[in-house]
Amino acid sequence: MLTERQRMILNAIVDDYIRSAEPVGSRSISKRGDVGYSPATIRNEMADLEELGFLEQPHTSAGRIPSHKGYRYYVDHLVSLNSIKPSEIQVIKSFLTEKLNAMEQVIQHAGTVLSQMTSYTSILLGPEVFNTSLRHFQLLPLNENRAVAIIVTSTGQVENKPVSIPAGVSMSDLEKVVNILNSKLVGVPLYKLKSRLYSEIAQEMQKNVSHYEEMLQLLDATLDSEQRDQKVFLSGTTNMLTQPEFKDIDKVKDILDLLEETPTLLKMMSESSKSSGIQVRIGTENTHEAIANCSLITATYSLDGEAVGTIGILGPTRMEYARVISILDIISKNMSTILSRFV
Amino acid sequence: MLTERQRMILNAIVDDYIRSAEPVGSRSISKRGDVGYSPATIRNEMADLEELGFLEQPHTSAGRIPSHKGYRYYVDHLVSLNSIKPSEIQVIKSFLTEKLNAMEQVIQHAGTVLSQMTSYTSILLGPEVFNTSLRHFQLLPLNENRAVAIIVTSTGQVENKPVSIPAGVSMSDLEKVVNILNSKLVGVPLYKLKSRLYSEIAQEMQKNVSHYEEMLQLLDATLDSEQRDQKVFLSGTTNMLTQPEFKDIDKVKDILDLLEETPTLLKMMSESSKSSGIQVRIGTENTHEAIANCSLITATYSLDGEAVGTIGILGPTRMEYARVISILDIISKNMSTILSRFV
DNA sequence: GTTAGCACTCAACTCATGCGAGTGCTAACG
DNA sequence: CGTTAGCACTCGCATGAGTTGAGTGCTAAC
Repeated sequence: MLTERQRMILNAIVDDYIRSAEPVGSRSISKRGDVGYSPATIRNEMADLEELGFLEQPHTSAGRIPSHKGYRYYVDHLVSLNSIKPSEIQVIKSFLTEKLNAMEQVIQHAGTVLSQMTSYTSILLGPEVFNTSLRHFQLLPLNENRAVAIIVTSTGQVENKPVSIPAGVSMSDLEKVVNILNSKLVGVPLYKLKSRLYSEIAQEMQKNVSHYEEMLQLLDATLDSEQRDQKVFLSGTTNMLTQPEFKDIDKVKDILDLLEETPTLLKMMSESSKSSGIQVRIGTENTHEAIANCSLITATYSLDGEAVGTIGILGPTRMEYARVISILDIISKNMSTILSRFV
Repeated sequence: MLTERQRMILNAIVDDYIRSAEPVGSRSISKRGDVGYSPATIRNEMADLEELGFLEQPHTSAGRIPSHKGYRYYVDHLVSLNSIKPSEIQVIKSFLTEKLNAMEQVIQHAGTVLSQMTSYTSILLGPEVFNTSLRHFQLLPLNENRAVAIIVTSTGQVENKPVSIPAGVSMSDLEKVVNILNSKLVGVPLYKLKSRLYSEIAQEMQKNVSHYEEMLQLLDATLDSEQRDQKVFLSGTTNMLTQPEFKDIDKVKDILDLLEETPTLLKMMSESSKSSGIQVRIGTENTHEAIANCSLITATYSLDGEAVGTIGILGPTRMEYARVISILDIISKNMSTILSRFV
């Protein structure tokens, strides 16, 4: 519904504002080579664009800045993604191809690369449990009352959880249980563990193990995949402090506080992970007030062709969308490739 | 070397400044009940204290603020530690007595309590390896090339490390090695593992295991206690942003950047862990420039009577020393008590 | 030794002023 | 009719002068 000229001008304004963080005036647009009109003409168009809701004016006699709607249009229709140099792609690849031999290492490393290349904050979610299965289970007694339950997944992740041993349970009971679980549950996807516990293991345990009830309860708690915490990796949080729009310490504090709340982050990130591909949530499209002036761009990485984790970049709404989207795309694809080695 | 009256006045100034963060004038000191002198007298003493280096003046016609030397004297001679209410002690105890069944949980929890009660940033170091011994060792192959090495310590900590399996090594080789290690090394302190590997295990392996050389190399890397990273737990980093002296975003960025550098933190914290008891490092006594306006107060917690870890509070030099020292003392002692359950 | 009094200092606040970047509108131009 | 030059107008911001007030240092008196 915008004319070609309006699109050109909107594009120029967004580009300029992303670079300078200052309201953009008609003169400076006119002086750019790519729009061959006088300031007056551009002023007319800018007035129209403001009326349509794509631009805002901080005050009369200041230039225009893009509104959220303006950014949205820019991202959806105008942004050109070829802005990233081949040499930079090479850098990313070389950083991620380094020999990294655990999933967590890969993810953490990807986060560092992301935040360093963009100068924004990166938020990465570890892989979800859907595609990983049990590789090994172990219950190691530490003393009479306490033990560590260890779960090793097919991707080489090790999770451990301290548990209390119910009174009266003997070492040999524990051993029996561990053997039963390993013989029956290895190879089972993690999220199915708990239901299998009841459908297959319970009977067997009832036959062979004393204190059946208590042990079952213990295992139930141990295998609970809800509690199995999806890890959140942050990198470059202090980059927020360098953005001119966050020179106000109170705003930045709200953002940093939000970043420390793992559950909130998890929710925020997984909201956007449902549909695949790259997602851009601009300003108030994010539900949290603290980041009303931020944009969150997310992508997913996959394992075996299925999206299992989310990586994202948080920055000001005035964000280098083209660059960030490109980098996010490259990194997510590279991660998928590298992680496939671990299956 | 200070007269009693000078000490009184210095004490009053430091107390006032800690509360208000504003330079303290002679009049306000005089009006406090505890110093029965007129502003003029106090001004004279203040001039002397400044000459002696205990006070500073931001500019003529402003009040005085304590110098680093002034804080130092305050901490060493003046601070009264009974400032903490019994009810608060009860709060701490109840928070730390909650059933926590892993060392890491205890430490993390203690950090949260510390930062919340003080409104500063807490930095806690996990226990050093000296006092913990091997509980169990395991090598779990994931596929032909890769495996996870799992080390469980006597305190219930689980560490894991991905390793590559040398070409040609068979599953049964791995099993043999694991058995040898478990039979010979369980109960050995972690820091001795590596030397024992060569003194006791090497021979045995040479007899029974093929690909002896490669396996030894693999184990050497796995058991390396240097690489075993001592974990750093941070809590309340954003509390820094609420301090009026750090309203300047650049200063605070340097501090937050420092807090993200785990190795630097480790070094910083362990410097002070050598001598036991509570240590206060004021301003430039800290070697890092970023925290030249901060004070770091540290204490150690112990296991079996021996200091194994450090807990600390980082805040502005204008810190509530009395309160922080008291709280740190209580929490470190409580941690020692609780952690003793895990040995 | 202590204190009242007073002149002095200096950051911080307020207010008027001018500047300049930028706009909106109108009229003229091709 | 779309485009543009010209001009009056707006308003944030920087500058500088004037004022205030908290606080000092010094001197002289108690």
